Amino acid sequence: MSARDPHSDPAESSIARAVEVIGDRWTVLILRDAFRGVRRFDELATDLGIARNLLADRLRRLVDQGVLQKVPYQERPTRYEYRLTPMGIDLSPALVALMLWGDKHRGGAEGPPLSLVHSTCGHELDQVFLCRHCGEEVTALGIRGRPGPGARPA
Amino acid sequence: MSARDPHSDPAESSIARAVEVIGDRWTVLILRDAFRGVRRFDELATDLGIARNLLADRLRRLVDQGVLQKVPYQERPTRYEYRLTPMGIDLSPALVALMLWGDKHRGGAEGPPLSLVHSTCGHELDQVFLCRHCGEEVTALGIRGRPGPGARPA
DNA sequence: CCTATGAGTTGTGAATCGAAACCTTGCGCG
DNA sequence: CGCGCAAGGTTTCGATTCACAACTCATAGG
Repeated sequence: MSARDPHSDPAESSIARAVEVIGDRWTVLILRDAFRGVRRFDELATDLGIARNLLADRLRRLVDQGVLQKVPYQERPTRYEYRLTPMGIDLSPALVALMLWGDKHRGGAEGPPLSLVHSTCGHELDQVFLCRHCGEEVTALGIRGRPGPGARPA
Repeated sequence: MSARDPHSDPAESSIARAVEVIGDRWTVLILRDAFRGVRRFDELATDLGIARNLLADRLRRLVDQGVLQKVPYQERPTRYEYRLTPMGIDLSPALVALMLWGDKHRGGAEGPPLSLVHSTCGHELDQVFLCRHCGEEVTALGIRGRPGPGARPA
């Protein structure tokens, strides 16, 4: 189930490692719901329209991977809900990036269904790349990749 | 092939629409390679270790969806390579977010295999949320969602 | 002619998905 | 007690996809 891919030197790409976690249509949607506050099994099942066996499987994996955790929300009978761990919350930039891309390139004419605002002032937020050295924003074309400390031996 | 999901009101989520494009393990890796400059069929096939029929299928979809385009790189015989369209380039924040998450939560002790730098100054870049009104950076916990113009009728 | 290269297509068994039915624990109720 | 219900799964099984290998096609080079 693991160690399936001898190609595409995994050290070369943290994206490959991230994809092992969220490289699945349902997983992304489950996480989206987790951010929206949908956390219970049945809520997720009906909201997503996912088969229950798949939902169980995906939740199990996400818990195993440390992205979600089971938290009891009642006793007798004990029932759990699935909450994002800090590691899960760290996926928010990725989810947001997908949302913004969907807004821009797959959105209707009416505008985005959801907009992200600064909780303290209520104004809209942008997701940007920042060069702290220059103190400026950088667009996609101003980005360059360079080998980091954990780069390939090849 | 389309219109498969009556649940999870698609208007509620551009993430769902984005996932129809990139909600697949291979698709994400193909795009990563496209950003890295790997653009030819055989290069992709051997670099990723993907089955050739799947690669052909994924490339076809990405082209149909306008994320990649076929560009001839030689004649006689005419051969094409797959390049990112502007729409495809707009996926970079999502790919970067995944990479940074992978670096942080799935990385080895040696540090990230790839680091992103500002092409003009060579210093490292951060991906952040910015409130232009307050002029400050906002963390994940300072983000709130609110219904946008295209929100659900429910 | 023979071989090689690049870009796919085809065929086939194995793995995964999806829908629906079933199971379990523990109420609340008559 | 016996019944029905709710939440959270598990089981079953046919339909779909995946993965791997082999094959095709066009053209170039020796």
